[in-house]
Amino acid sequence: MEGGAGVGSVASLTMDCEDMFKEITKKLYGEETSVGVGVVGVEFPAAERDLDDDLRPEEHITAWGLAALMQNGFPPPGILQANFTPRIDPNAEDRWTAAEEPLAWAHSRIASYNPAQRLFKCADCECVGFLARVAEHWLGTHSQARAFQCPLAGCGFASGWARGVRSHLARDHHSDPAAADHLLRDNPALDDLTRYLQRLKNKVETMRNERRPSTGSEAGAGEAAGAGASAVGAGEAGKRYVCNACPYATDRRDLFTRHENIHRDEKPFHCYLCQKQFNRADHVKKHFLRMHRDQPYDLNRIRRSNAKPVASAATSAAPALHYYTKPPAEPPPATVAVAPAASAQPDYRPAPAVKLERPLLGKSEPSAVPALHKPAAPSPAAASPPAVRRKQGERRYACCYCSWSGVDNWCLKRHLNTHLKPFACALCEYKAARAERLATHVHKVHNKKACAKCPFLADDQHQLAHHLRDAHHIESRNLKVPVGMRGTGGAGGATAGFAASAAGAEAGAAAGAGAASGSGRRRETRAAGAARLFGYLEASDGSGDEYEAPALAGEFAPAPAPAPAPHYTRDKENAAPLHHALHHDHCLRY
DNA sequence: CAGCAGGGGGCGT
DNA sequence: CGCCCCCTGCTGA
Repeated sequence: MEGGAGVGSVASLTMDCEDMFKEITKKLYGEETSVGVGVVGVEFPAAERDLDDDLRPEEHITAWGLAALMQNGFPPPGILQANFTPRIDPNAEDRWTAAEEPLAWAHSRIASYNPAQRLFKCADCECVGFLARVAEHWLGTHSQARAFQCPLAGCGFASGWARGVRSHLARDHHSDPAAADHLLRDNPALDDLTRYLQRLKNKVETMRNERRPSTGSEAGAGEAAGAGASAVGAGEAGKRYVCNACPYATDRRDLFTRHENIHRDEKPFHCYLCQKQFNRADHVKKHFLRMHRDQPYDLNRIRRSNAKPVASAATSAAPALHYYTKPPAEPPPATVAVAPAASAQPDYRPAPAVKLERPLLGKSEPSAVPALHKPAAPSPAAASPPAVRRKQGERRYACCYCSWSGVDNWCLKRHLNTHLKPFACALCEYKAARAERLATHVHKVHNKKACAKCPFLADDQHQLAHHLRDAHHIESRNLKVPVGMRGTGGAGGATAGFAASAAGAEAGAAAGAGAASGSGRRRETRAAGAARLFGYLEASDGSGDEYEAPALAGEFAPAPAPAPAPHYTRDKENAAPLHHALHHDHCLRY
């Protein structure tokens, strides 16, 4: 349970979400959760905290954070936001609306929805949160249904919480709790609650949009704008289709459909040689041409025989939460039977050691022909189908400072940093080619903790955590701050000295955002995605790879090498992209 | 520091 | 649907 996320405390978000997704994949196939991570945004009453048990606080966080992630496969809608703090449209009415009719089998309206905050509030208590969390909360706290049952034959254990079953499996059966992973994901009662709340949300949003046909304040709708393909004009910057699970938005339905598939568990395609699974056919081809290029590629063999077809454009319009993939069903009985664990397990078998199969070829095919350095005339490799091998040792991207050349533009960007050293220490003359090295420098030489997102230097981890929370709305699992103190701009006084600095940085970021180019937007979108949610807080330990690149297009773009601006240091090594685009077009491609 | 594979988005057909 | 491009994490030198 979520003692760590209970009233008066806030669980933290510190896990790199890329890792999280990998962890999810692992956990879904049977590993035990071992990483404590919390998901904030919902405050739960003491009743929930009394649920199972003897978990330690960090395990509560796991139970509430990772359990939701692991058991669902993905975080609840809205969680995957760069800025997790719910956005409130100042122009919107701040009103909670409940459904007209109660959910029949539950005899409750479950929750009301606030379109301004894009949050739900439990109908039976004051809990507020995103849809999935409130649905889980209500089912576990206020429903009489013990919707989650132990999957083991003959065991009558049931709980209103999936994590209760997980705990039961581990405690009473000494079984792998991952066997219950499917419970939350495939639970009909929870599905029904979710659909019910989703309908309410859609209705409220639709009504709101009808009243306010062009608000101009649709940014951030990615977390909540309807289900699946929300075509109500609530997209990011007016995009027509907005993902419910991440900030993605697009005007093209086919792109949206394709995007939706990344939030699904199934990977309908596979490499028929190594059995590795993919969610896109073109990825199979790319994989094939990288790994098995000496074998004939057969498009007709890449679709897994037992795979469900990927969502088509025709089906994607139906409201669908990304991790509640079951089709609408009859309202479930109060007690819901659960399927055996095995039935929910994908028939995935880990691919054999792919790398061992790899032909001993040198630098490979022109997998990526970056735009930055496209030659005036396409190279033979670029003009050829990807299957055409480039000559061994062929160089493509050359450094303008040395004789180095690399296989792709990204290598060039990284290499250029070794010359430009764009990560400058604000306290001395030190410059580093990589963010993590600067972080290590700052930590060891100046005994400071550097913020990954702005120039702020904290005296210690706690201060950094305060800063991240107050200035960047990023919660640290090392910082448990009473909710009431949030947003005060200087919790505990620890932040008072640097609030201005952080604010300035944010202002700079905001100013830079307007200049973001297309690629900048893409980077921003990616950065604003799940990974950013979890990735920063351990950064100050000097392990720089935990840093996520800030949306650096405008705000943190390093100055040209001779006079680097106070670039705010801790970008990853990809501080170079825009910089390079602006200043190094003379780096030619062979 | 760099090579590489994988994954995701945009775009053209 | 396929291609191109970008980005990230992993890994080894």
